[in-house]
Amino acid sequence: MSADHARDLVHEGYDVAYVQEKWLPVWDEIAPFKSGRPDDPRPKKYVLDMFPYPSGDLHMGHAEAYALGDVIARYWVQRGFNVMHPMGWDAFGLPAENAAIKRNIDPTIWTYENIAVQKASMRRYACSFDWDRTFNTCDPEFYRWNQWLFLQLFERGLAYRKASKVNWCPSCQTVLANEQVIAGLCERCDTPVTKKKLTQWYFKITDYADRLLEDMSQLEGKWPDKVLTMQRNWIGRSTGANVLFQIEGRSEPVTIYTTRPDTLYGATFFVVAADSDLAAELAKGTPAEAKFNEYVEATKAASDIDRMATDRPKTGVFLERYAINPVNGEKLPIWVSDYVLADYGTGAIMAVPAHDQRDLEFARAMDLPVRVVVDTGEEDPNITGIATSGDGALINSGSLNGKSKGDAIAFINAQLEKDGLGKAARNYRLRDWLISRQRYWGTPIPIIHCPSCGEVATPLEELPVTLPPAAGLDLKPKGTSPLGAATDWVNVPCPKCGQPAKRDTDTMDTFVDSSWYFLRFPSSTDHAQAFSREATDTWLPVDQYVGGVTHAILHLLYSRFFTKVLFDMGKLSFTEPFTRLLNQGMVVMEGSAMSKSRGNLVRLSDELEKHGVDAIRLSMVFSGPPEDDVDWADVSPSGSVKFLNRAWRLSGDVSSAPRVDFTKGERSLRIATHKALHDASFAVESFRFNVAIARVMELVNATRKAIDSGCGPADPAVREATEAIAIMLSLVAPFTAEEMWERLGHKPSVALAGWPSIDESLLVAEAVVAVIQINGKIKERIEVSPLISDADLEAVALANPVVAQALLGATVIKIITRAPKIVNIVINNA
RNA sequence: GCCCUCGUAGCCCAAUGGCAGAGGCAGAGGACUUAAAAUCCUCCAAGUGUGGGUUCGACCCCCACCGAGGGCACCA
Repeated sequence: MSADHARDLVHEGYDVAYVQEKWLPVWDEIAPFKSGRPDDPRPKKYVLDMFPYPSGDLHMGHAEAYALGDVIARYWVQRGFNVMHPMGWDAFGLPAENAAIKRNIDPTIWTYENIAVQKASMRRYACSFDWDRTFNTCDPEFYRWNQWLFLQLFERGLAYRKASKVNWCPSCQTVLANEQVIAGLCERCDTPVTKKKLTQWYFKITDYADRLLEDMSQLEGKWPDKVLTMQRNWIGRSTGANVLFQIEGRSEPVTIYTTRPDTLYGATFFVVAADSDLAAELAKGTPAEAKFNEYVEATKAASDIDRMATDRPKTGVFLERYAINPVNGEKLPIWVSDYVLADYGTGAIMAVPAHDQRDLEFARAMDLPVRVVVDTGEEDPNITGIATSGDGALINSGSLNGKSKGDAIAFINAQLEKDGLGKAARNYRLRDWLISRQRYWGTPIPIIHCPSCGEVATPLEELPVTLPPAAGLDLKPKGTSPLGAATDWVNVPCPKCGQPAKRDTDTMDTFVDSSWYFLRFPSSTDHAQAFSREATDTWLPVDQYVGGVTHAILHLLYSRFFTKVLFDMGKLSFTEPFTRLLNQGMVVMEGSAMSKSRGNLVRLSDELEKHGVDAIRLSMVFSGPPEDDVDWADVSPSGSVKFLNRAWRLSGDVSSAPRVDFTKGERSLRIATHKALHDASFAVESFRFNVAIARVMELVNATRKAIDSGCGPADPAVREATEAIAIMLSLVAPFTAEEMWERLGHKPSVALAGWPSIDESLLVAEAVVAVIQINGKIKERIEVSPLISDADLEAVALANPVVAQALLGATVIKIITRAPKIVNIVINNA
């Protein structure tokens, strides 16, 4: 470093690159964030960031998320907690596999290389992770327990195989999860997704629908409302009744589900989902069969995109058969249509066109009768074309006449149950979770298919069923799992009868991995079990979870489901895995997502190079509330650099010795320091990190002023303030804070300095300004003691000359006093 | 169409129902400097999307509307 350069640094601030390199090895040595010491007496806290896919180096989104999680973890360390803040990799899955195919290398090598890159970047980004607990979901040692879990569910009937229509991308030649279908298109190649009937593995999450819904009361106020609402929508519970309808010429009745059993007398026709088995059966042998087949073909050709158009005209075919309305014996014509879904309810409905908009549209298209049975006071749907759904007295409804909607539902449900014609029922939008994937890079499903024994669990002692080497397998998607070609791997004797059998060749959805990974961190070195009861009871549930809202439904719902299953198995003592949840926003550029095609991609490595780690972390955290998007066009990393230098310079100005008696310091700066500490603590605990930083900025300004034109650099209060600044800054700008701490004469690490205790007596000001209002308008400000009583404050206010003047000739109606802040005098001016 | 969240200086954002401004960005002026950069100081601006209501008092609570973002969407 030249002499000129060194002199410049004295003015400009510290050498960011040098300081970053200086502290990393020191921190490696001190390891301030280890949580595994058995004799650690500190109370425990589990702070968890959602783990990443290793699909490349870290990007701006990671930088934001991990900066936020770090503030929380580092804060609780400073507050004296034994914080476990672990990190690992969600390393299986399509992104990794596709990248590996594109580059023609083994996904194993590609994945572990990326993990190494990301891990090194996290270290340089000064993430406070406890690296002793790390693991990757593609480690056989991890997915072994994935397979164990699968078998636990299989034993309990919660994992099962069924044939069903699944999302299929004809271009990628693979099934897609629901979340990979965006507006009817494949998320990767934008090809319209079709349906294909395949036999696949499912987890029976629907068994837990009610508990997933009801246990949300534990999360109220601790998770974002938005996420809870989204989960409620997704589960989609509705209440109504199942009702049996006899079908002419069929011995068995058909069950329908309705949310409006009160409108049974208003049913004028019956509709069966076109793609259901029931429709095919009912159509068979009727004169309408040919037309029916034609219709089903046409429906199949229509893609999901067409189906999703809400204003699409209703279509259907009359089967020339009839259902019998159980309440009045009326013959209802049976139609098939694609507006009834085969996989919701029973795939068949009673149509009440007067009180259901979709039924009304169908009735009008097919010229079917409309009968009003609830007098809601609205106009006749026959005329308006708008179905009525409000409450009112029932009409045209036999014994229900005159009753309200609610009474009628209760009455008819009881009636149906008594007559064996139906009963109250619930339905859910939530479907069982399809976990099979016809891809290579995932956890092999530990089932062996035997011609005579059927589906046989792989014996536990044979786990893990490891993936066969990728070399020699064609990983390109072709509709069946690449594992099928690994003949040596596939062909095994049946564990039950010893006859030749075959392994299941599908792999599991990677959401299985992430549904319980948080249970593994406390037991990550335990090779005898997925997680130990002792470690889990010590650390879980997760006190604070941090991640993007993109996982609002799937990952979080699945994790809640697994937790409940494991609770039922007696493996866990809690039913909700994440006590508190913070959703961070995204990092965007000029209002829209950053993308290569738009050319507005901001590279994290460039930003770090330009401004340094601390300034980027600070910019992320200071930009606004954490759940808001960070618009990189709106933030000023160079402003952050300026502020950090400003704070750093204070540490060079302090001229008192370490461990000086702070109580002898200048009082007004001490008040500012303790108020900043108090306010920053409160702000951090309520996730208002931007506000916490604003408080630190204020304190930096106050300290600067004290040094330059106040008590001077030797006053103990200046040291107290600067040390408090270093400690508060350590949450977000660890390099700057450590450098300050050293210049203040302390040994590293500032991360373990401990949050200064707050002197409450300094938080109570000696005098405060009270406001005197007349009719809500401010008339005067007076200085009073913060301890003044209501009566005294009122007396002082009335004695004030300005106030007395204003009150001349007016009648005082009322005086509201809130000591020591405000007096409001309500007058009636003539 | 239904549900959720949000509208405060030019911009990002603060304000337990009690003085609308904490902090930052941008801008203006000044000090220092031969000059510039850096630094330090000072200043600037909105009456809270619109219209009602509750209240002694509303950015805050309630209703309606406008606008932005997000979620769900033929779920019987």
